[in-house]
Amino acid sequence: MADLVYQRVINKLQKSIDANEYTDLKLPNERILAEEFNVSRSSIKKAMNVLIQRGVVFQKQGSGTFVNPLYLKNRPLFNFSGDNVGVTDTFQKDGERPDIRVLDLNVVKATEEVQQALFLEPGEFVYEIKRLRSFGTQPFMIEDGFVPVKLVPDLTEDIVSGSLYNYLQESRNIAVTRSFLTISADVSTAQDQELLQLKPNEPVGTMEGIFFMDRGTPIEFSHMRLHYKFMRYNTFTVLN
Amino acid sequence: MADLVYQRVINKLQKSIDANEYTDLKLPNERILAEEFNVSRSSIKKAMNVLIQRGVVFQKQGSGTFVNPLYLKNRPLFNFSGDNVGVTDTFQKDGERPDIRVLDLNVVKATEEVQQALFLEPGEFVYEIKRLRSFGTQPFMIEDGFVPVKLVPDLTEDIVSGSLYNYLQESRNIAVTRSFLTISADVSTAQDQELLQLKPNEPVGTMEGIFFMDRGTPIEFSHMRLHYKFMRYNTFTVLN
DNA sequence: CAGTGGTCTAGACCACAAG
DNA sequence: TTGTGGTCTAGACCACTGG
Repeated sequence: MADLVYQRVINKLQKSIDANEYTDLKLPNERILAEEFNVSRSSIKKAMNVLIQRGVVFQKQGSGTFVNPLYLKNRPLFNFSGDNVGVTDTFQKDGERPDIRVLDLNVVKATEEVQQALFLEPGEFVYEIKRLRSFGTQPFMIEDGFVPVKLVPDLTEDIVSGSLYNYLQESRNIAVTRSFLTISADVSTAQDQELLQLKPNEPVGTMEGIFFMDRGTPIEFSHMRLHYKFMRYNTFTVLN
Repeated sequence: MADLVYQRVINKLQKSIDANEYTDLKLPNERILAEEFNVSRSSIKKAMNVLIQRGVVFQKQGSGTFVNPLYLKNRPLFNFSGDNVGVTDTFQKDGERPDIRVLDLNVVKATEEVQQALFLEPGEFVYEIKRLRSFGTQPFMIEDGFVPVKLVPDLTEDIVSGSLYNYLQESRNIAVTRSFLTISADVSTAQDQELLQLKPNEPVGTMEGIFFMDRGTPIEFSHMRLHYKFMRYNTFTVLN
């Protein structure tokens, strides 16, 4: 991954920004950066596009490139910058991957909702995977995922106690690189409060999503309930 | 707008896709498209990136470019095609625009936080606009926005009792087409509960964001607190 | 006017997919 | 092996910002 020119640029710039090296929030201009990194300006632009998409910087024609002050204030707890769009890669704290506790693993008939989300025929079977994710002693997410049996016929509790998507990538060469997510909030239930160590009046953030393999085949439909302090999603939108 | 090469490509491809001209869902390869459109392959790639971001097509190295079948099945979910990124255009219920009640309108000196977000000098003045948005009798958002006085010197309570961005577009030809948002959730305060008609244990969704004009000048910094049932954010992510 | 990002081109070479 | 997208370069010219 990091042997790509623009990836190297992204990583270095991200590191510099996170280390507050640009105290006035202004980055060197693209031509200077190209020289400094000894790459073409196009590669700088490609890297910038990624950082812009992440909400880390923004550019202003005629003025320059600036660190996004909101990024500095609201360091995202997750962003889509890893190898795939799964929880293990996108939720990291100080570079640490979350711990996983498997609450339940079963095979069930897909409900209508699950059927629709995963484009299954009536009666097809899915794994239901309930997991709790934590950083050390702090649990932050209850995950209830559905995966078609026919796509991963050999799933075991052992596999889901680690990163499912990393397993798919390493042993099956399946990359999960797309996701469609709906982000919302909800009152916490008694179970939420117990598992996520929440007070009764504290809410959960919810994320509901479909995850896709490269070709566009849906591989997982997932409900996630997060400790509200751990749900912080950054998004940059440009209308065309 | 449409005099840009890549915009022309985007528009034509989008139109062809919407007209189901690619019956097998496969587009011509990039080199062919470059020839057909009489542009460079780089311009085709730039256009493709926009269509990919919109969820309209996806590419697979070695295979080609394909129309996203999910886009065909559920177009509105992936189309981000309002006129601007403001609340009035993006929050609509059955095509209805929300009502606005102005809670407060003042001119104040920008705090350091606001200064940074809007790229102002110390001591510059901003409007502070507090508004409550409702659908009929159901309030759903408390909005606390800051707009530099110098950018909109003639702001009045009358203007902010309607859509500020629509006013800017119509009377000043300023389009607000970019936004950076941080989405999270929080325990509701007494004020939230009163204004949004929430029970004490019910939470708010929060959105904090900077809104930008076309060329990147920030025009508003806004804190939004939403009735949790009305915060639903959809996002489509593609890695690489 | 100088500084800076935006657009666009032409072309080379690499990496992956599928026959 | 051929087709296809991915990466990368070098450089030209345009458009906007701000002194």
